[in-house]
Amino acid sequence: MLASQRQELILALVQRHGTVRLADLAERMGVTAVTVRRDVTALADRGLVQRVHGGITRPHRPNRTPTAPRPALGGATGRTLVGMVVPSVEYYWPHVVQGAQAAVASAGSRLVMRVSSYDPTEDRRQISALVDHGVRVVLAAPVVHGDAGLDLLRWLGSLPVPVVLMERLPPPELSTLALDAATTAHALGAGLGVRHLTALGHRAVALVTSRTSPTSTALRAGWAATTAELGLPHDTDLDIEVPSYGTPGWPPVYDEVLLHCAERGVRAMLVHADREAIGMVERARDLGIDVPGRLAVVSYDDEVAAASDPPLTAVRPQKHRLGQLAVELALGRAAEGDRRPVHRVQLWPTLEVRESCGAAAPASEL
Amino acid sequence: MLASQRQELILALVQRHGTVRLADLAERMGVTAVTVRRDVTALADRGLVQRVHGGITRPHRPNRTPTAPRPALGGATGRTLVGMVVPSVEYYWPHVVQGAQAAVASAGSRLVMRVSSYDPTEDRRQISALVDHGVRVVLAAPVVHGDAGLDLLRWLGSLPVPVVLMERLPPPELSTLALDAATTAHALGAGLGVRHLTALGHRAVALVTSRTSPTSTALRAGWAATTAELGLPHDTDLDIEVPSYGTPGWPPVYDEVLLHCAERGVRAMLVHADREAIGMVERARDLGIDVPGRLAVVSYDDEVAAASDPPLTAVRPQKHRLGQLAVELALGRAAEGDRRPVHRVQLWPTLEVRESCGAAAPASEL
DNA sequence: TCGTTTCCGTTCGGTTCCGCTCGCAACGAT
DNA sequence: ATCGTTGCGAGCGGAACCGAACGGAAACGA
Repeated sequence: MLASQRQELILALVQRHGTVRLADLAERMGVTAVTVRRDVTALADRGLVQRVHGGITRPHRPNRTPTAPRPALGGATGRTLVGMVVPSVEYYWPHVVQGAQAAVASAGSRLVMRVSSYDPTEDRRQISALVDHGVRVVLAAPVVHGDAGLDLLRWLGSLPVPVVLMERLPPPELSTLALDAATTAHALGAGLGVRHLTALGHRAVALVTSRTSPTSTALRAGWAATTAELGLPHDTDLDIEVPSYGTPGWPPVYDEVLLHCAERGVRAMLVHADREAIGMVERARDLGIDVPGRLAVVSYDDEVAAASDPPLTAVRPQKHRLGQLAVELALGRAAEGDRRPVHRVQLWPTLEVRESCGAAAPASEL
Repeated sequence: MLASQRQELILALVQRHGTVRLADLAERMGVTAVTVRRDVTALADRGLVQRVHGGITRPHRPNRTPTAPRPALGGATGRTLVGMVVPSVEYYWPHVVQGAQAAVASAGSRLVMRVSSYDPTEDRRQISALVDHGVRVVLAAPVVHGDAGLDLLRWLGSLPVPVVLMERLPPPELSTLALDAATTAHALGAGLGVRHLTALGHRAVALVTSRTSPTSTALRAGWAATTAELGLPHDTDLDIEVPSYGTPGWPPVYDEVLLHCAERGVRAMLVHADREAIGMVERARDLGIDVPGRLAVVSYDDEVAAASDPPLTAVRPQKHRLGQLAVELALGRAAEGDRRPVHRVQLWPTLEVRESCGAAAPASEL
């Protein structure tokens, strides 16, 4: 008996009886329970059945309210403890946390933050700890790729408290997972940088990334799309990966990138993360390449870009707002429960024009 | 008997009789009182029933304040005149307008609505009229396709007042046009309908559309994607276009569709717009095709679907909320200006299960 | 022929569910 | 006031259930 046959049969049975026990299915089909569970997981992922303890039911039953709408306590919504799990507090996320903190505070409540580390197991551990700790809603930026990511997302969808994703979306395999999400349009942000440089006359823009994060992937996609649209070269040797600023042996690698670009006549680059952009400018100065005179640099991040010399033009993801927004989504969900439709919000980054591209006169900012 | 089944039954009984004794439940379901108590506790925690000594009752109604009136943004939003241009007031848009109206009113302001007619020239005329009239923000659902649409969008982007798009997004050629937008995930909604029918055992789902609107296009895409994912047939003769209900000569066309599906063994369809779905059911009855017995119908729209006979299961775009949301986006933009990043919000439709698919058998569970 | 992938079963540790039992509180009758 | 009845909550132990990890078998391609 093939897997697809079994699943077909399971569908037929659950449709017919409304609810089926896994043990019965296992016996009837002559396979073990774990196999049935696997089949059921596959069906549940596609939204065709709904799992319950010990069996399955048809989806979209009236009973489909795992997330609690606020009970009798009525007006006393003031004390909604908000949990938050971010993958790092060294990069990117601090501003998101601050935004969330501000929003939670202004709602008269309290935020409990935990740090994971781009690890699905750790994500899960921290989130369960928060739930045990009594938080009423969870903001999370978990790992979503790979099998472990899928499992984690499934688990998030089955938690008794609402979950809001930050800077993450379920992959296509789980496209119907009903979680709210707040994301930044990173790909579009890369496009902003490329367009800005193009508008300044550059006919080629290199992309330099240093981290293998979801953000870098999005930036690559945006860079490729925009360069293609604008008719700029986008061969693979303009999509450059470098070690992080400060890792052993970084300067010669950066130098090589600079020389490579100079050879190719590329005088503009978009660099992911401020530190790497600053490192690039630093090496350029040592090599006698004037910024912005002979090389225009746009940083993607804008945490410390303004403090560089020269101040770096940067694409700025709206991290603070993203945190705020995530809290608003979460509190809205907590207040309304499943009556509220799924919200997916995307924020655009902004372009902060400074001096590293020769676009703004230094005094133009008054 | 599974726990979830018991809880569902308890809900049904308390709904039906208003009040139930725990001892009766225990006896009826063949479990001990302590188990019933635990089930009841779970339901009460979710606010679905209310405990009383010796039994349970329906939850208190007076606690009917789910939609928390949102405190006005910033502060000085008091007198912001909001302009709104919708392409029609006969179909779809009235609910959006009502939602916007409610939101504007609760912000202590006033809404000025105009109707265009899927015509870019008219769109522009109405919007300029509103701007001249002194509105501070504009909500619009303009034509966005074709050269005229592009021009119109460019013009909207250059207006001195903020513009929020409703159910529209700039096409890829203008993907960087910095307008806020609130849209419905129609493609996903079509997927919800298809998945529901598939979960009920149907191995083929036809799509019937009647309007050449952006919505129909999205539905087609969602239908194609979901059928492909689920391994259902998605040849072009299951993607059917019909004239609107009531246009001259509609009945024979609908009949033909019904016969075609019957021949192909297709016994489930997703129909765009309630009126057409109702027309389809009407013709099916005349042809002796029982709904839901021999044909399952899901409507996409849910304006009057509940009033049909039998009541139609429908996918429900959250129009009212979309209107609210558009106003919130607009007021936020008006209050903050360009400091505010572009917001792109997507709302998911919900699935309202009724009787036209044979899924809901409310009384069958006794 | 040798990986590689896919599918399925086994094992194991942890969780959930459920009934039993006990002590406490509320009510009503004597 | 006392006692029996009924309902309720808490704790305990057994059973069922679940997920994760490991390993074997078959299918597939080079």
